[in-house]
Amino acid sequence: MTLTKPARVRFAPSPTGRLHLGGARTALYDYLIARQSGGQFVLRIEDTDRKRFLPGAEQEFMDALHWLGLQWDEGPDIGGPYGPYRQSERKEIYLQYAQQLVESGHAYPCFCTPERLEKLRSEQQARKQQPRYDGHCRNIPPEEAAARVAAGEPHVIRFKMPRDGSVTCHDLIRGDITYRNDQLDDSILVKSDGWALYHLAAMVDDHLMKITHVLRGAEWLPTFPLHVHVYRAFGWEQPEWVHLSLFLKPSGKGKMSKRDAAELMKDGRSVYITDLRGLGYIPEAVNNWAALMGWSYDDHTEFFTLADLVEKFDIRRLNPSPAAINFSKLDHFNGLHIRHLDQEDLLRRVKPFFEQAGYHPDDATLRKMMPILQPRLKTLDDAPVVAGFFFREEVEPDPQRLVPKKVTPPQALEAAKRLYEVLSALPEVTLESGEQPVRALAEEMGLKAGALFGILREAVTGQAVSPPIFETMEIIGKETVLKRLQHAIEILETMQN
RNA sequence: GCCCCCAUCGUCUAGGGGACCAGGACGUAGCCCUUUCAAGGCUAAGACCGGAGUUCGAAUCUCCGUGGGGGCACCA
Repeated sequence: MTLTKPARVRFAPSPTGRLHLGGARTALYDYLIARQSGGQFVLRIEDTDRKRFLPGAEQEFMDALHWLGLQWDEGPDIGGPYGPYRQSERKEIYLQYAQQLVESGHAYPCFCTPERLEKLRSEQQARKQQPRYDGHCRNIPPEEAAARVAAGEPHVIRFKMPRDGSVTCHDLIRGDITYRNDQLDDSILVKSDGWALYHLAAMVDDHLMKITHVLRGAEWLPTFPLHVHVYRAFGWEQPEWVHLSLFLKPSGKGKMSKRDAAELMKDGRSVYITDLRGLGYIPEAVNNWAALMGWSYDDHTEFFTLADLVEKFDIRRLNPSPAAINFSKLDHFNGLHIRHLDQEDLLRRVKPFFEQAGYHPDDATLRKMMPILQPRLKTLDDAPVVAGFFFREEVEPDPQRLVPKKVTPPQALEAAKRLYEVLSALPEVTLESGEQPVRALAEEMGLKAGALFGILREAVTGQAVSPPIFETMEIIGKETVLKRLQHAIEILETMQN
């Protein structure tokens, strides 16, 4: 716990895509700060760009956040004292504040056409200059500009950036950053269609919603001075600005593109939260993993539950340098958190993955499987591949593997038959009742125990690797074990000819 | 081209002048355990980008390079 005053933080996604790792980590930190300080976590939808709006995206974001366990206190679905929480429902508010800026001389209407701007930009680029607005409409007398606006002439509202001096902006993890004003642009605040841009809308909302800490990606650093200028123009007190380090692709070369993201999916990995869920990752692991990219607690503690994070997260320990995404570490955390799950909990989570793979698991069997399954799972969707044979009607042993190295087919057949005899003589097959007789059999036949276990494993599971075979047989039951062994014997018999 | 950020093992990081011949984790390799596979335990290899300063002393502070990254929209 590092914050003593209640913090109001907001996660403000744009419904143009899906929640990805970077956003999830920002939301996580937001959540942690709000919870540990007894403040509020606000969800705000930044949907002022009507062209890029994606139907369903808002719901997708909320689903993903819910899955991660990051419940918000105020948002479009539940309302709150500072609503509405959808920017598309706040259009008039932004216009009103834009007008205020025009009247105070901090902004001005610009009548330049997109065509002129495009031409200007390409000329500047040709001259290897920094592309920016040339101030064409900056000095139109206010009365004249107002008249043109009143006459309905198409226009945007631009911020009137000071031409000299500099701004020093304070970032919580980087300290002061100074920008020269003459390097800054007269950015557009309101588009010609009347919709405010981020530079205005987000500042107005953060102020109106009494946000105390703005956490956002480091890609906002270049426009940081603009935002500080906007705050100053309004005479508002600034929030604490926190620019989170960027996530780089696993190679460390650049940030993730849509294309890279699609490419990742081929390896069973993804930066999209709802994909991670489908891939068998659990939210505990995703949160733990994401929390540690850009933040650390000390020099050795790495396992954290959400509750641990609420308690231990310290905004002052954020790291400014970019981090390459490391999926093998996610696998590690996933295994770790799966092993920490209560067995009933694991059962509930793993069941859908069996069903999805086409099995019809019953809870009683599942429950018996948990102890042997739990330490073997990296992801939940590993479950049907390592343990699907529990629910298969029949298992198809591989004839080659039924005959281990240094064992002849006739020996293997003999072994299978004797195994059948030994096991059928048992009241039931368990580790306690079965292991010694089987080992004795191996010795009697002059086979290595491992070879005999191998034959048994292949016959019963149809796999070369499986959970320990006696525990497995105990769960499957003597009857099924014998049936499968009989099937293996038949396969071995046909091999003899 | 311009502006901004960053810089410790392959990766995520601890380190905020002497406690560092730099600690942890993932991954990799080996060993132990072992009926296979995991899990678990142990061990190993592996880093302070370079150069100047400041200082008795620098991974830690300053500057300059270099490298990497981000941004330069009527997107967010």
